[in-house]
Amino acid sequence: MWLRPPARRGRDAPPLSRERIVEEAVALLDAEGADRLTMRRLAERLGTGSTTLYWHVKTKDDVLDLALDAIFAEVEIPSGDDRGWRAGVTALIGGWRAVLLRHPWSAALLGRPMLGPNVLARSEFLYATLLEAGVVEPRLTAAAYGLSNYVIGSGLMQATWPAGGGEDVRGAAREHLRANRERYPALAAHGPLVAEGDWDAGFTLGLNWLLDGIQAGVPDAGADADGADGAGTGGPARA
Amino acid sequence: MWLRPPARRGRDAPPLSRERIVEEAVALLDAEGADRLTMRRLAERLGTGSTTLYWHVKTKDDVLDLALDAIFAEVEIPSGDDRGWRAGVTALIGGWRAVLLRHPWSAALLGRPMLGPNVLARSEFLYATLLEAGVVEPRLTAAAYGLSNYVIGSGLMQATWPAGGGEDVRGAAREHLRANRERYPALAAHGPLVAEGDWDAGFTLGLNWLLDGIQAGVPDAGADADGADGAGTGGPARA
DNA sequence: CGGTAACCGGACCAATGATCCGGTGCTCGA
DNA sequence: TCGAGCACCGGATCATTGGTCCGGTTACCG
Repeated sequence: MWLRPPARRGRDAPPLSRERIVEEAVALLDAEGADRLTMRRLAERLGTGSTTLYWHVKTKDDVLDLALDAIFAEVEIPSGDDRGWRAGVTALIGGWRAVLLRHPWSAALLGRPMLGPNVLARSEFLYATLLEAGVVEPRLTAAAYGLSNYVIGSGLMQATWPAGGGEDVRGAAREHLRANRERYPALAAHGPLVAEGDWDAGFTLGLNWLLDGIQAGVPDAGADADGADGAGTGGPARA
Repeated sequence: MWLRPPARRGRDAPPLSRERIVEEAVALLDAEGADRLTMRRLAERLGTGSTTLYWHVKTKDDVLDLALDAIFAEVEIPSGDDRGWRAGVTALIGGWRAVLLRHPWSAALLGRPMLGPNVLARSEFLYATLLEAGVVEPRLTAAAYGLSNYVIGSGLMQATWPAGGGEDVRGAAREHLRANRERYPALAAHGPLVAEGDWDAGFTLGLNWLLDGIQAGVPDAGADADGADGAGTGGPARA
């Protein structure tokens, strides 16, 4: 998708269409979920014929790619000099996560290469911030990937579980676990389904473990940043 | 899927079918990818009519659920007394990741609740091991989720990127980044596409950050386990 | 030996992604 | 002013897919 040249436009300003399609696609996805998005339904919502969409967009996958990238525009990129790299990264990752949870359908689409401008801009910020913080190469990629993987996995997991109607599937699953509690004693007793809520707290905890690890690899930032950057935003998670 | 009772069988041993379907589905998925799996093609490979499949399986989603769970049987559950909890967790997560990479199509299916016996058994081991290590509740869920999220995200990311034909998409993406290198300087210079390979090393690094964080929260294990459990398997990642 | 229940599959249906090809209206140059 | 060209639209249509109907066929049990 992002690798093809944009559909050749006329001579002047585009007559406002691709944007509307994507916008409406996101609305439809938000309202009814991923499997209810069909080109016909989308066209109907736009008050047009389904075939017309194919003039602005090559395939349905394009729509999905565009929609997926579009929602990441909601993630605010922290201004550079906020309160240190750790605060910046925390804010970015937090916003990323919020978007994933606000648009649960996105979880199912994460399995495609994300090369849209919004995603790239946020990745760029992540890399740049880490670089500026003094994270160097063996650890730089690990840090950037670790953080991305962590949010993505987290969003996927959380969007998956309450998904599919929320309480009914969740309840059935809980019941299923309870029924087999001899086979899965630890899960049944402490599993994610019994320990309700606090996904956010758990997420923050794990995020700080990662950040601690990243920070520990930066020699000069290890000592002072621990108080300057970290503590202010919920730094190292020593209990 | 996992919540419904198993399709009522005859009086004695099942005439060997559901297993074969799942087995063949995995083979087909491995060979041709997720989008090439249709009920007709699967039936053809099994030398039967497509309709027959629906006697053994309720919907195609069932096949996917079953296939997804089936591959996790390949993840060996470490024997309890290996070399401490950290080694056990590392081994489990490593195996988990290996499976995700060995069956790249699984990445796209992770967005569905995984309640199959194989997945549950491995989750059970994870919880049990952490419990036994002394991780307690605020941190227990965070640890289990953090680790799971991390592997899943990692598998998703890595399976996504080389996916779709491997080098061609990858090359085009690299080209695309290079073309816009003014907009994404850090990405273009240090991004994942230029810093080739070493996904494994990066993964291990991040995993150890998480493990360090988990370990730091366990008071008694913090001092001695650092040498006993951690060092042996590549413990804390202070550079 | 007859019937009952497990199992199979051809014909069929509705929905979907995508294309063909004939329109329509706006703009720009002469 | 006008007509030609091009961006844009959409009805009809195709192939494919997931899934069902319903009539067969086998094999085991009484």
